[in-house]
Amino acid sequence: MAKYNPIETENKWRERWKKEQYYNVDLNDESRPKFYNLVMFPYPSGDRLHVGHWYNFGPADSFGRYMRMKGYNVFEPMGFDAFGLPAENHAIKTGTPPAESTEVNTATMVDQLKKIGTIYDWSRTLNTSKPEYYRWTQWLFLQMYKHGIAYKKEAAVNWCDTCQTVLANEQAQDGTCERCATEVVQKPLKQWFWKITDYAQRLLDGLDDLDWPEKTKLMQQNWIGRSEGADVVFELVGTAGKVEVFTTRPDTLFGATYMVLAPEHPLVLDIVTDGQRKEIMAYIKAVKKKTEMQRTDLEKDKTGVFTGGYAVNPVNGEKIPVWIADYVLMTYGTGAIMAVPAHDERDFEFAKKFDLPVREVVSGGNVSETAFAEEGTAVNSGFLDGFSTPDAKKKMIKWLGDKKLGRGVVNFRLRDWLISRQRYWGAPIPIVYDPDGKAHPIPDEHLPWLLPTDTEFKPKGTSPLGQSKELKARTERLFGKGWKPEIDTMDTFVCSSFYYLRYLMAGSGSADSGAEAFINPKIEKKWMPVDMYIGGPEHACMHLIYARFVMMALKDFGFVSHSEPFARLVHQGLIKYQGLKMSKTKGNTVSPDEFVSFYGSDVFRMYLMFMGPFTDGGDWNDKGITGIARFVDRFYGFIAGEAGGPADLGLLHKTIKRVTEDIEKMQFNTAIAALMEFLNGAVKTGLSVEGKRILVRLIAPLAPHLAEELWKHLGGKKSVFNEKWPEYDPALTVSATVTLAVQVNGKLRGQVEVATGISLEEALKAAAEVENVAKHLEGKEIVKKIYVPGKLVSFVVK
RNA sequence: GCCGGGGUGGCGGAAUUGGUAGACGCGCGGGACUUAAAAUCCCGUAGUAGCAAUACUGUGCGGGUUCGAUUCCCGCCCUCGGCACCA
Repeated sequence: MAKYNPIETENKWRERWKKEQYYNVDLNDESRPKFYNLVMFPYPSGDRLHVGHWYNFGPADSFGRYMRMKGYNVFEPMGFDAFGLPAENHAIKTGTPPAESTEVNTATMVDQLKKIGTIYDWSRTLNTSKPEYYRWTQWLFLQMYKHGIAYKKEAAVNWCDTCQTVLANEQAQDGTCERCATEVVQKPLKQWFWKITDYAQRLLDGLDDLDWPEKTKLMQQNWIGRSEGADVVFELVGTAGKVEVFTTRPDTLFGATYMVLAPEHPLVLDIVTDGQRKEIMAYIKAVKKKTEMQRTDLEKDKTGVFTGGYAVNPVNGEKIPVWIADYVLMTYGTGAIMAVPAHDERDFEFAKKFDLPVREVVSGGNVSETAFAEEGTAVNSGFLDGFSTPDAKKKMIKWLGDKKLGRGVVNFRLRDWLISRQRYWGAPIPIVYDPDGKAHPIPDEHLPWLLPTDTEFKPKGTSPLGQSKELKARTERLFGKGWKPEIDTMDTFVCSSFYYLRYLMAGSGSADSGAEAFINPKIEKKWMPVDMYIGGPEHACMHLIYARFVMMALKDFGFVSHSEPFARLVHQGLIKYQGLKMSKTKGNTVSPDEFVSFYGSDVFRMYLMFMGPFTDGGDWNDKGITGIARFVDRFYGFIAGEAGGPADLGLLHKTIKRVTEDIEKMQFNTAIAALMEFLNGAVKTGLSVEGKRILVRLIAPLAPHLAEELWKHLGGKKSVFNEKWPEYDPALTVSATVTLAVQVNGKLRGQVEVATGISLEEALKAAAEVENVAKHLEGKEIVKKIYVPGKLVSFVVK
């Protein structure tokens, strides 16, 4: 029997694919429907490609190859999300400029990626850290600025006083600096934001039509966090000030017995009395050290301080005390709440702790014991008494509106996108400041606004770009004496929010090469949205919302024709090692290289697919890889061996059906199992050449090199990926007989084989005649008979 | 803590508009081939009892609905992802 040599064979086919530019795509091809098959681009870290990358890219490519055989013009690009923190940290440690290390890392990664044997169109690759890419990141910023979406406001950053630098959340875990263990404080800085909140409702509505996992849609819905309620104005006693609060329960306004402001609320300093000032200031200082998660922990003891000031409840004129507490956040609602301890759990707990009054205004619970947050009937509420909660809400909102004391509003949990980063390795924000400090956009003609290279990477109290003499000189030369450059760079999520559009313009020499325009409208209209987008579930709420927002904004600005970037989304599962996420810092990455050079990339790819459902991931181990290696050997030996034998068309067509449906659902594990089952049978009976030609096409997306070799062996002149995917005949997938299970009182008592279309009476009769069933029916009264066609018969007896 | 997943043999997993739990593979046990080993091939493999037919138990734990629950409902436990500056 012929022996398969995977290494030699795979190299041969990869060479040929490359030489014949087999996977370079003509975006203007009108002969076939398009299919944009996209996988989230990787960050080029210093690690070599690990098993997790393969787990992601292999199956994604198999899907692309399948769609190609289904007759689509498949565009499958690959690029690099190259700006970011790790390269900068590496630079601080070693002094190597990020541009250099990134160059080396991407080159290594490209080499390794090519070994997977994918259909990537390398003529259209991109790298977000290159000026020819980030000029469009900057262009996007300018568009956002021009349309009033980019604005500047103060926001807190993690600050380490010892290192004189801003820290990422990751570097500031447990409230201390990762490098020097200094306590991290929140420091306010003026930073750029994008008004994603303008799109909150559209981001919510757009989810309906997307073929995305339901759990991802749910997470986005919760992240956007729409809630209906009212803003209510409270007058402050003894000052001219007013406080606006947001509440989802305006019907409980009569039960508001105190008010709580976020410690950062600007009015706190106005209303604090001299007697309380010291305590308030100490509390504000302490809160600066807490993370939002610590502040909103429902289990922790509530803390807070009385300001000494009072507000007036607009609905009954009552004077209520104003407190501050860290569980009220400045970033949600108005940064102030009316507290209704009888009907909100957090307020209840707070009131109990600080001995504040609890007044029931919705009946249905027992508010002396616990808060009653559900709906009920209004009581102790003047004109609301007797109304149900929904009606009471409406009535109160009407009342507030009439008196100009409030209004019904929709509030979102979603916050505007902070895009400023006090970092070196990112796209510079294309803004300059005149001598008065006023911001001006940098005109398009000066893009790309280059990232300077004359900086230290070690932080010195400001953003690294602040050290660049060249940047300062450049700014003054172009704009005038005394003008200053913006020295913050952009969040890397900005770079990744539009890259799917730039792949359509990347590449050199082609008509649509991307130097002149952001996007070619004709190409965009044809190729967007991305048909299949594959990436990790960890991106459910950030990248995947940012990209949708940017696409919607670009549509509003008139640059694109679609408002959603990704029509279908699938998350691959996470591959762990020894129970942990693979990462270089943990030292638990597993390299695919030794497996690939021993078994070949087809075996490795198939093994990863066979491990379990693509969406599950799992803990890496190599125990089962020999099973796939054996299967590949058997498959090769069988196809390359003698043909002949009776063709069981039923089995063959059932297999085509199973493999097709499983690949459509990205369930590669069961597709492979179906092929194994078929092979196990076929080696015993033999198979015609026609049958073999079908089998080779079925395995082609899963083991591309093997399939090419066998296709050639069977007389194929061109690549197997030019062949049509096999169709099955539904009539042939139906068997003449089925096995029915027979139950008595819900317990399995036997089986019977019957003709497929058998009637109810015949099925019951056949079932009752089964020996062991008859035994269990004997002497009993049958009270119920159930027949599920094709599945089972069930008798209920007394 | 909050939001969203997951938990099935020794192991990876299969089967859900409620209908035969354990497909396929690994491992393990036995056999064939071989001087021998490797490779390959064949048979067996959830647990308990039994020669067997068969019976009982069994899908994280405790309840419930149903003729029938891995699947639906209620309450727990464990675990993973995200929580807005890792990407």
